[in-house]
Amino acid sequence: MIGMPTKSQAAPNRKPPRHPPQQARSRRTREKLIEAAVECFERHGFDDTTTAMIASEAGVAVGTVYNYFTDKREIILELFEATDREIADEVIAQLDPASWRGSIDPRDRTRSLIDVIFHAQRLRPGIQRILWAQYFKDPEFREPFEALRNRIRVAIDAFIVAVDEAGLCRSGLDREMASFVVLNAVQWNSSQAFLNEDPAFRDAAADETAELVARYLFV
Amino acid sequence: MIGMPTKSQAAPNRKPPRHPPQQARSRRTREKLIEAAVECFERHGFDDTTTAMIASEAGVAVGTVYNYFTDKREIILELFEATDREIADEVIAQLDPASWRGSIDPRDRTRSLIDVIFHAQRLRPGIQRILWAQYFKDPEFREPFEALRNRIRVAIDAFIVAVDEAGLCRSGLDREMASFVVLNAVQWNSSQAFLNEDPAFRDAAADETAELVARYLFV
Amino acid sequence: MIGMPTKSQAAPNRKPPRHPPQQARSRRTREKLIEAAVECFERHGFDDTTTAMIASEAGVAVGTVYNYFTDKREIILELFEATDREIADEVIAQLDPASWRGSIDPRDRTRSLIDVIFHAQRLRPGIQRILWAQYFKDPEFREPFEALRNRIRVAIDAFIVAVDEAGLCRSGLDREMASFVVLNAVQWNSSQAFLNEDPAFRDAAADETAELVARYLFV
Amino acid sequence: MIGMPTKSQAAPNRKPPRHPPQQARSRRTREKLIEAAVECFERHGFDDTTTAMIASEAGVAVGTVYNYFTDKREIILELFEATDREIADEVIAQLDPASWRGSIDPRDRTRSLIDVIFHAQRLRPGIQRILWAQYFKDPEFREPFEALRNRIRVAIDAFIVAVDEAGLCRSGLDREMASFVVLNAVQWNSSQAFLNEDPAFRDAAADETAELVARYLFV
DNA sequence: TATGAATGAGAGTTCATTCAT
DNA sequence: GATGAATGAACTCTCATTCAT
Repeated sequence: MIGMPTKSQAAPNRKPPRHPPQQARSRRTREKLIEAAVECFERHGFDDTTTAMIASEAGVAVGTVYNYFTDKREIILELFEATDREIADEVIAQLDPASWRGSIDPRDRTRSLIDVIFHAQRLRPGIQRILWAQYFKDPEFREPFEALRNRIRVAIDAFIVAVDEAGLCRSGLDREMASFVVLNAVQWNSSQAFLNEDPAFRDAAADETAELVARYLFV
Repeated sequence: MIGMPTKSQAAPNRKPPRHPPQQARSRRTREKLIEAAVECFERHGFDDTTTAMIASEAGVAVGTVYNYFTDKREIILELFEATDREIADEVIAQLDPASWRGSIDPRDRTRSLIDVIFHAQRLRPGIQRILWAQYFKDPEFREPFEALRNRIRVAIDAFIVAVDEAGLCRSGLDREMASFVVLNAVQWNSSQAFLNEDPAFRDAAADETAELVARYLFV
Repeated sequence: MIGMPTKSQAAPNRKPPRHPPQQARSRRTREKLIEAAVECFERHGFDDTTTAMIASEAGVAVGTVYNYFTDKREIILELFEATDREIADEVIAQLDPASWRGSIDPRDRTRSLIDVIFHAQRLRPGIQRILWAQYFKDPEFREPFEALRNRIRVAIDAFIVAVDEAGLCRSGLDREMASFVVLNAVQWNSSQAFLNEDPAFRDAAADETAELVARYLFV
Repeated sequence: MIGMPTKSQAAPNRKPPRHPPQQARSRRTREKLIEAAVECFERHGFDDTTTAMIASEAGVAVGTVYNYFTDKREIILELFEATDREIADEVIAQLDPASWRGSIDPRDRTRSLIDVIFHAQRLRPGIQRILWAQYFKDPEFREPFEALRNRIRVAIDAFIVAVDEAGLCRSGLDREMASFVVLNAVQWNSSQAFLNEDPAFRDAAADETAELVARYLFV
């Protein structure tokens, strides 16, 4: 049994388990295809990327693409899900009160939240643009996008509740809307900040966004 | 400016405005085409709208579309310019300190700003989506878009300067970033609020956004 | 008004009047396409004829094919309808008792029936094979085929009734089934006879088929 | 024929029947594949059945299909041969004068002929259609098909000869064409009768077809 | 100017077949 | 023998754009 340590942790079981990746080669090809797709999308955008490009970039035949994905759109959906599950997990972990050791200063936590959301943008910035374009264009894309937003919003809400219970919220805060407003402010500031290449600008934007949120939430 | 007779002779191919009624019909056709395009874009999105659809919706032949626009993209560019000039003018007018009569209370002004940006969303919400999608997708589209954003940002900045000079800003405000952060917060909150059909929700979102901005800017 | 004699007899008005053939060029192109399709189908069969082949044979671009037909199948359907309306009209005219002048000898009439059905096969024999193949393969094709068969069957039935009323039928004839049985015997004998290239064979087959039917129907 | 020991050494690559059980499994797989193919062809037709479907229906991998058949067409050829050998054997056995015991009444024999051909239709009616379609479409398919038809025709001819020698044929019968005409009449009447689900209709059609043939052949 | 038939490059997608394991 | 991932030629169909009328 020595040498099969990864096996038991496998089986993530995506919706239709299209390919129970029995074979290592298969798994490898799928990864190559995703990587190739990312590369192509970043270079040409979604619409101007052809399946032939992706195949050639991955070093396989066109038909192979269709052994792994039903169509081009499924690739970008998968890409979105992979990218954003990662983001959401990180964000939500940061916001979880259970994870707060030592420092309970909500300003620190807020700063962490902003950092983690801003930080998430740094992953494949080219892809973020593609994903936003798709969000605005493709109604079917909107749904998983909103689902992600909602997960984050709920986490923000829980965070605010925790802060409030610690008596640190300003009085008169409309908790119902607060998470909505904060989420939007952070989401769009981070997106726009990362359309600017300058790291200093990005940092300054993160600082100010933190300030914006903190002044809104706390005493 | 009096009498420019030679000019029209110098450019012989420049439609001599011989028949104003024809010009009027021409303008009318152009408008019909734009309206038809809006209709189609809202229904099917930009990419899935064919020039044939637009022509048919406008009640003209395909060829006619190309008598008025060099290509499909020009239509949406024109659309963007029309839509957003409208928005920008309104927003900027509201923010101009010169327009403030009586009430100089910056909280009122902030609320006006938020209102006017939220209000802009109600214009052809389907088209806003299309424009955003185009913004993220088409590099050539980015430029005029950024230009617009920048006009608004500059106006916000001027507004903050005016407020600051009146001694009403909180100390330590990074004026450089403030307009960026505020613009983003307001822009995205209004966009997202208008994906919700409920007017009460939209109002509440506007209120909270105003609160967010006011707490950030003022003492 | 001189020189437009055909116009008033036009407008056959097919189901969706896809192309009210306003322009002569348009009508001409459509004809070219049909002819080209026949040519290609005869040479390569239906499935192995590509739309590109048809276009090239017709001397037009691929896209043009799709200006006139929604897809390849519509071409063969149209072809079937054109071919077989022609056949049916001829057959039914022959069988109509109202058309009998002078000779009322049912044997002559039967012979006419067989002749006209056999004769119909001589139109584009290559196409007949294609149509039969399609009949067996494509359920949607079966329907118009059966409709044609039924028109002929009804005509045969009327013919038998007329013969019967003239007291020329043999006694004990099951008129219910007779038209079915006769139709099948004639249809398949003519089809199979025309898979043989030899005209003499075809004639002999026609003779014997007439004999078969006459002995079955008459005293 | 005694002792051919060297032969098996001479053809070393010819699977030495070492393991009868494996051969049995092999035969079983082949049968599974044929059955699966029949199933698929009936459901989707020949062209729309993919080798992948057949493999999956048979519960084997695609590659396995190619271990048993050189290509897709070979499957249907084999199917044709199996189906129609069955039919032909039955038909020909019935028509063989040597099999006539007792009753030599040709009307009974005719009825047997019709019955046996009609009866053959009940075998996999879906497949019959597929085979006919292939017959009209694929020239290579035509040959074995014609061969079968010819075997039956020859048998019918022999039957007529026997009847004639017994002095029971009507005078003036063109024996050359008679078998052709009778074969077609029976073949197509049975095919069409079986497109109707009603057993009573089928029986009536068989009766009338028998009448048709009997009146044609006999005094 | 308006028309709408014609264009044709090029996209997405399929699937019979191969072959390394 | 069995497997199933990989192949890639080939097909259908689309649609922005042109241009003769």
